[in-house]
Amino acid sequence: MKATIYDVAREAGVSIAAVSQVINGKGKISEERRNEIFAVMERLDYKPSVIAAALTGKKTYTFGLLIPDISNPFFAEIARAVEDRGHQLGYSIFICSTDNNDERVERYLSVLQQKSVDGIIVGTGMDHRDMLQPVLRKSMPVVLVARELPGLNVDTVVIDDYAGGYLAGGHLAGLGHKRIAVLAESAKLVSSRERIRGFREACEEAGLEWDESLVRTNGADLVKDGRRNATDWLAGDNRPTAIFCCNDLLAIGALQAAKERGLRIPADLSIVGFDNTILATATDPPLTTVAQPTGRMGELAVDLLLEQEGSRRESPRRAVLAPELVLRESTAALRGKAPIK
Amino acid sequence: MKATIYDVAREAGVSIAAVSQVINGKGKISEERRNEIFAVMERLDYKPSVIAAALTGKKTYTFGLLIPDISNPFFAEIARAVEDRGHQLGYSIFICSTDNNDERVERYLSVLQQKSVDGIIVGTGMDHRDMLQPVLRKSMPVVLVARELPGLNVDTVVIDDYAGGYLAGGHLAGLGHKRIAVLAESAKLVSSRERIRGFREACEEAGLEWDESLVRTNGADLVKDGRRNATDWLAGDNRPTAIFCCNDLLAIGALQAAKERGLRIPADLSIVGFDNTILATATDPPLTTVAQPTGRMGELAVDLLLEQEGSRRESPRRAVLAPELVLRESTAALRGKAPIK
DNA sequence: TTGAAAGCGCTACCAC
DNA sequence: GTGGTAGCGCTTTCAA
Repeated sequence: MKATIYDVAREAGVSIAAVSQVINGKGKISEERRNEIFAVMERLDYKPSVIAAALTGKKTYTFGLLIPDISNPFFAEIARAVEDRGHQLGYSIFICSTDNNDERVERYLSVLQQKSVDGIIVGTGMDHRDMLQPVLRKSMPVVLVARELPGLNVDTVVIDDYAGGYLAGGHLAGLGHKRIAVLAESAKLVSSRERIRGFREACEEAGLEWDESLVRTNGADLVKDGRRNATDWLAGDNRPTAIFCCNDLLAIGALQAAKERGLRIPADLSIVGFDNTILATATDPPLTTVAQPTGRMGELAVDLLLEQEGSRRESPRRAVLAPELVLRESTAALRGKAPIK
Repeated sequence: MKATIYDVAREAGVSIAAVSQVINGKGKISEERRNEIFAVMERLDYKPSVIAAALTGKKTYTFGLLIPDISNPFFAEIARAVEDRGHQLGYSIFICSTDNNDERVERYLSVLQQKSVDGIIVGTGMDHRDMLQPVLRKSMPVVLVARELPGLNVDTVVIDDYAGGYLAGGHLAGLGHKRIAVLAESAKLVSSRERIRGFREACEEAGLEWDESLVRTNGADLVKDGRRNATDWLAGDNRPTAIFCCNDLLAIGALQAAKERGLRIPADLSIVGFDNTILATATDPPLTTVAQPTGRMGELAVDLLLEQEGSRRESPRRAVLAPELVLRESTAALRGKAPIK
């Protein structure tokens, strides 16, 4: 069976207190005894129980990552970044895919508390404000990543979605496009709204007229919905010459719709995605897309979480990272016209 | 602060033993008292500590998932399946991306033991046999998923890789292809070897000659390596007319190489992938690929793990699932020739 | 039916 | 330097 601290103490002929001190590098133990104890630990393949340590007031070195779906490439990347930073610092991550389902969110939140995690990183967000409130009250560290929940007093790390949309809009308008459609996720997400707002701003600055009928939100199956909506647009006679998609999944849908209608990308239709997931490199042509710095986001989220330990922060911190336009091959100047500048 | 069982007992005017019984639905407590206690728990937002319970010999309801990389779509899907089945049964999952790096494997294995997980699902595999041995000896439940470690006495759930390769080979040969190249992962993986073996068998049965120079293994950056190797082949004068890729990432590389050379898919070159990840639907054309039933695999892995609890199994179980060829648009009959049958 | 009390493995404080 | 010991929150006999 598993060796305990008692086994080690007995084998080494010392008290468990001595062993504990050695484990934690505290107190004063003679070099000799210390080495002896280490040797015994090694021999018994002894691993100190984090469980037992946690019970005495220490941390569990564990936290939970609440996201919509780990099999969504964007969140998988966030997860990887969180995991890596956590691992560096000695923490383990519980993965919690919620499907944005209230019941699952509730259950996971409850489980994470029962398991005494040291904090929770939340990348899922719609109307979960109320569910988060109780855990916040227990002064459990929480940080939001890639999603915002306005009105909640929590540390947050996001990108500047407005700027991301603006980047996309500037790019497309700069290429001479006039009729540009927008495929967004749920309108409930502030990130979606911000991206559209930035996009619109850039278009209007370029003198384009804003056509609300060219903006559509999409449901659960992003690629399918995106495809359907794009098909609608492309079938009309005054079809858009470019589509801005608020994430890469939607862009894939748009790509499929275009191909189905025999439209060439980017000659006949330009498409811009968002997130720069691995999918953007798999499409043909490779997708021009707005990148989120997932690595940095995950890292920051962990760091902010850990900073909260002990001292509850007075006012929450908000880290806003810059998005970046990644030019690939799904966008081009409007046929015949040279791009501006 | 967090409420404990003592708080509940005090509030309800009973002993902690009574509260404990209510929590676990054991013992005999009068209906009345029970409801009263439930009410207090609710009011205090009390969550029983899994940590403390675990210390008294109960389980932690937690297990670890060791995979190469959670941001690899295939493993993200496995993870999702494992998570879902676990969640159903009340378990939480630690995600552990190892990058197939010995040091990381070692550390994660150690951490998982310190955190007293109830079991470990291993989807990472190369030469980790020796590292697994000690944890097996401590009678920690372990099951392998999607990877095999021959010689290890462990439950395993895999697909029939040989059959998967055979499926791909039969498909391509049936389409009339004669010169078919193979892009594989590391030759150390038995899954790679098996896929190739099955593929070869199918080709030979179709009367094709096997050309070892048309088989290449690839390193860490699968899409880049795949692209490079494919480029090599496609540049030659006796270029292959089809490529079988042992996973979708490699297929993307091949797709890129083909496009770079101006080859049309599938008219000039047929490509078959493996895994049927979301990537296969994002490519253009969509990728014909051999699907692994990730949902079922994850589920089975969890179930086998849980079956191991308590009674150590005499002889390990091996679940072999059937792969399935998913026909999409990246394959076609050799130019001019009608497909056989 | 209910409660008192003995641990589970470990930490931390206090004596020696 | 070193060891004894009181908990941490909970489960589980065993008596009452």
